[in-house]
Amino acid sequence: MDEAEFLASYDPRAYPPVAVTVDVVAFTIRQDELTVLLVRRACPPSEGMWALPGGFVREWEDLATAAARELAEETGVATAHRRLHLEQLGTYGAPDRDPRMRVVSVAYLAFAPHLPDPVPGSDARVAAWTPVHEATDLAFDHATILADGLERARSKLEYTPLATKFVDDEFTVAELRGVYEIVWGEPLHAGNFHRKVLSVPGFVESTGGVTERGGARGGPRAKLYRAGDARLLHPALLMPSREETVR
Amino acid sequence: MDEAEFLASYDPRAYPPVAVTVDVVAFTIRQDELTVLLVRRACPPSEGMWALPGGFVREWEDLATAAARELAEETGVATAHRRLHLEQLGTYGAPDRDPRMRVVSVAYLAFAPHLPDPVPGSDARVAAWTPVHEATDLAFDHATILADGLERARSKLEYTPLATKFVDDEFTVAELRGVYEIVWGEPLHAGNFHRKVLSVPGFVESTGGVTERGGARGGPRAKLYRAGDARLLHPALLMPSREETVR
DNA sequence: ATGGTTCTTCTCAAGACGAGTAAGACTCAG
DNA sequence: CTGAGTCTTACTCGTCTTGAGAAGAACCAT
Repeated sequence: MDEAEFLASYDPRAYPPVAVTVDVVAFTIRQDELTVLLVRRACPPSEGMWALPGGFVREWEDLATAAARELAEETGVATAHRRLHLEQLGTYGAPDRDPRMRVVSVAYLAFAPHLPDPVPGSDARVAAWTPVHEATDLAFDHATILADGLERARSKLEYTPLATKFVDDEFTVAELRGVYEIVWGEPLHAGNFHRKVLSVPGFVESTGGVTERGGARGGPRAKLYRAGDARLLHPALLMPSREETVR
Repeated sequence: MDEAEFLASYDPRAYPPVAVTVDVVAFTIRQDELTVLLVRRACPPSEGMWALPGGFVREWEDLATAAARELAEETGVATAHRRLHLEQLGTYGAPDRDPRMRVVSVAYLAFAPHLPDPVPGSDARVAAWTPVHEATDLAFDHATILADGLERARSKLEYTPLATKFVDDEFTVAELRGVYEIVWGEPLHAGNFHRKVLSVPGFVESTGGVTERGGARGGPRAKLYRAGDARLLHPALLMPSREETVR
């Protein structure tokens, strides 16, 4: 290491400028479809293309705070939304991912039950919940980020109680099964799912109540449950198609 | 959003300076202990404290490349080391994590079998492999990063063939079991481990050969295996103590 | 040779899983 | 009001996975 490098590592300001942004992959379930929040870019580059909501991290701001703020700006969801789950997904920093300059983007993953329609952008951007399978041709490397987020979500359903973040405070086993079926994209055996969910310690706990009415197309009233205190599911609920993904 | 903010988001250069660094949590097994590479800081802040190796990302450099470079600078390991595994761990960007300025650090996790002793720093830093349980009082938030890295490593052993990255090209089931025992910190049932490893499709494949000699303290020659082509272990090998961590 | 150690394969009981069946509760169309 | 269809919940059954233990054979050190 020569003198210049030593000084540079001593004083960060000597290094070339890098911008740090957050991008949010926000999932919610609407009309039995997994949807992701997208915004239409109002300015170059990639003007007019759909992209993940995101923006620059402010000087005093924690990364997770910045992600929550960006989400709130698009959806109007209070940053302290009761059932909002927010976790870091990964960081994307290929040197050429933004043509303007070096931009390193920290991606966050957000889940919540029926988030509201996006508020008409006070920042002049159009935002919309889009079914994930229709979310193609995104700006920058956002398609990659979305794919990584989807894969993360799928996996986390297997061994964490994440699915309870997609439903209301009180829910039925069938509603929970619906979340798994929608995110995994395949039907599940109702009886076996029921048995497993109730057998995993701490996944759900009974409220004692039942639904007001039966299902929309018939069937008895279902028992109601709350999320339990488990942070990991043991044994896990594995995707039926897991074996095909192994290699 | 007012005019100033709009312009700022249009031109990243208008935002306050942020430095982007990479930090590397490099694990290797030496003398039956899980060890992590640490460097002693030669300059303020935290001068004299142990820290994870790391440094600033260069202008043209990909994040993973930067992590590999930092690791190579400390260990002399060629960036294309045959069995080196490198993956992104997470990004740490609390506004006050570095007293000098806003520093966002992308942490990487590295695994490899018996990496060499650190080369005496051409950059005047002292580096050493340190048993993880002795790695306390680290600079900045590096203790948190190390803890996250350890947890990630433990989990990945469960459902990926990561353990094969800690052993040589050809290895015995007992050597593989040693990796699990050292990283998980608990003894495993030899017979059951053997059965499971061989029953997971694509985890290991036989070379047909056996070891030259029996174990150092007796025992027959062991059969040799290579890493298979599985990317996920199905069924997974779960930590015996997993049930206690569930809540 | 002898004893202790280790690899490898079995056995056995307990538990988890996938697939199927069934009783009963309920909604909706007619 | 009635019957058909739907859905929740529970149960069975054969198969696979798991944890614990045991045993045989190969090998080292003394």
